[in-house]
Amino acid sequence: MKKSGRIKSSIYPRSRDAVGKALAPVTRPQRVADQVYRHLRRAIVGGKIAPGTRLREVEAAAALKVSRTPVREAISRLIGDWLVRELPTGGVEVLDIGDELTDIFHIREALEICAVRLAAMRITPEQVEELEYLIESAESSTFKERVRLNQRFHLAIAEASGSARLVEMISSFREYYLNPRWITRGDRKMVERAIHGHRQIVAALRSHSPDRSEKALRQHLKIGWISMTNDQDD
Amino acid sequence: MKKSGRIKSSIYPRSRDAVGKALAPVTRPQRVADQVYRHLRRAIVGGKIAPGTRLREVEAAAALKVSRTPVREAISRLIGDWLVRELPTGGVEVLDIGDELTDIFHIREALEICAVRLAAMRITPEQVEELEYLIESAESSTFKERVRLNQRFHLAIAEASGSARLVEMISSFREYYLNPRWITRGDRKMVERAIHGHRQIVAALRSHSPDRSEKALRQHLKIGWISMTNDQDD
DNA sequence: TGTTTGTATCCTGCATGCAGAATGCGGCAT
DNA sequence: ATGCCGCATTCTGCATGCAGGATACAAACA
Repeated sequence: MKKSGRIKSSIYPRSRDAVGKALAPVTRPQRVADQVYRHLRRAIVGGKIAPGTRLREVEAAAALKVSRTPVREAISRLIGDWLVRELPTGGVEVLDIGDELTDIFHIREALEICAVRLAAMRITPEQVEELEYLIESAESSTFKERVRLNQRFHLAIAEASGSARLVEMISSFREYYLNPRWITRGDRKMVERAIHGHRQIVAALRSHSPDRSEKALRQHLKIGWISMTNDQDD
Repeated sequence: MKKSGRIKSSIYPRSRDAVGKALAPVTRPQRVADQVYRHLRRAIVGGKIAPGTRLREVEAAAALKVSRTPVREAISRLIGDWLVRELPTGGVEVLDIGDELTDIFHIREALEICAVRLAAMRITPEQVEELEYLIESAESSTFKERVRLNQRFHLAIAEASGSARLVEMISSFREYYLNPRWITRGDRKMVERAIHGHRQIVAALRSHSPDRSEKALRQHLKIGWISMTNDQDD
C-alpha cells in the first residue's frame, strides 16, 4: 500500500505538512523550578511569609515536596527581584516591601507612563477594542471583580506598548499592591473617578498622542496613590 | 597570671567589648554563583556571546572551572533579567538586546527620570558636592575616562534617589549601552552639550525641584538618544 | 545566677549522580 | 544520490552527597 491513489476529493488536507497544520504543540509541563519560584514569590508579596524571616531551602523544599535544587534556583531569581536578601552568613531572608512602598509606587508609575507612551504610538484598533471591552465589563461588576479587571486593563496597556519586558516589569510591580494589606475598598466616588480615568486614557490612546495619554494615566494613578496613602483599613 | 594588676595608665582599652570595637567584619569571599552570574552577564551584554547562542551549562561550567550548580543559579537570574530565554525543548539561548534597544532606551529614560525626581526631593548637600566633583573631573579627561565618569554621574543621581532597587535597575539598563557596538564617539559639540546638561541637572537638583530636574535630565538624555540613533561607527 | 566555652546539630554552597529527552549521525531503503 | 529511520551521544532537570561554617544548647565555671 504505497500511495493508494491520490483522491483529490478527500475531505482531508493532503499538503506537505498537513499534520503540522492540524496539530498544536503539546503543552510541556513547566519546570519545577519555575513553579517553586512562583509559589515563593506569591507567598512573599502576599505577605504569607513575614518580612525578616529566614527562607530556609530545606524547609521550602520539604513543604513543596521537591528537592533543594529547584528551590535554590527559585531563590536566585528572588534575589534578582529584590524580594529576598542574601545574608552575610549565608542563606537569605525575605525583605519588607512595605519599607519601599513609596519608591515602588514611583517606579511603577514611571514604568506605566513609559508603557502608555509607547502604546500611544503603537496600539492597534483591536487592542483599543480590548481596552473598551474591559471598561464595559467593569461597569457592572462586584468590587473584587473590578479589581481584577482594573489589573487586566493596565496590563493590556502594557501589552500594547509592544515590550514583553515592560509587561513583565509592570505586572511584577503591580503585584506588590495586590497584597490585601494595602488594598483599600475606596468609596463609590473613587471608583467612578477611576472608571472615568480609564475612559480618558483610552480616548488619548486612540488619538495616538503620547502626551495626552501620559497625562490621563498620571491623573488616574494619582487616585490610587491618594487612596493608598490614606490607608483606610476595611 | 590572672589580672596582673589593673594598670589604669595602659594605652589599651579595657571596656567590655574592646575587641568588638577594634575589629571590623572580615570580608567574606563572594559566592561562586554570584561570580558566575556577573561573568555571564558581562559576556552577554558585552556581546561576547552572540545572540541566539544556546548557553550550555556544561560549557560555561567547564570554562569557569566550576560545577554546574552555580551555573544553573546564575542562569536562573539571567532569565529574570531577560538576558536569556528558556527554550521549549529545555536549556536557554541568549536574547538579542539589539531587538529591544528602543524599548530599553525608553524604559531606562523612565527610570532615570523617576530617580532624578526622587533625588530632587531627597538629595543631601554632600551628594550635590559629589555630583559637582564628577563634573569637574570630567572636564579634563580622556574620552574613555569621560564615559566612565558619565556613568558614575548618572548612578550617583540614582543613589541620591535613596532607592537601592532603583540604582540596581538603572545600572543594569545602562550597562546595555556600554556595549561597544552602540557606543559612538560623538563630536566635540556633543560632549560639550553633555557637560552643560550635567550642570543644569545639578542646578535643578540643588533647588530641589523635581520638575526642573526632570526637564534637565530629559534634555540631557535626548543627546545620547540622537547620537545612538545616528549610529555612526568609529 | 550569669557568663562562657565546648560540642552537637543544622544549614548552606557546591559537586556529582542519574533518568529522560533532544540532538546528531550513520546506515538503509528507495 | 536522496530521504528516512534507528541508534548513540549529549544535555538538561532534578536529586543527593559531602565538607565547612553557623547556630543552638548545655555543661562548667565564676
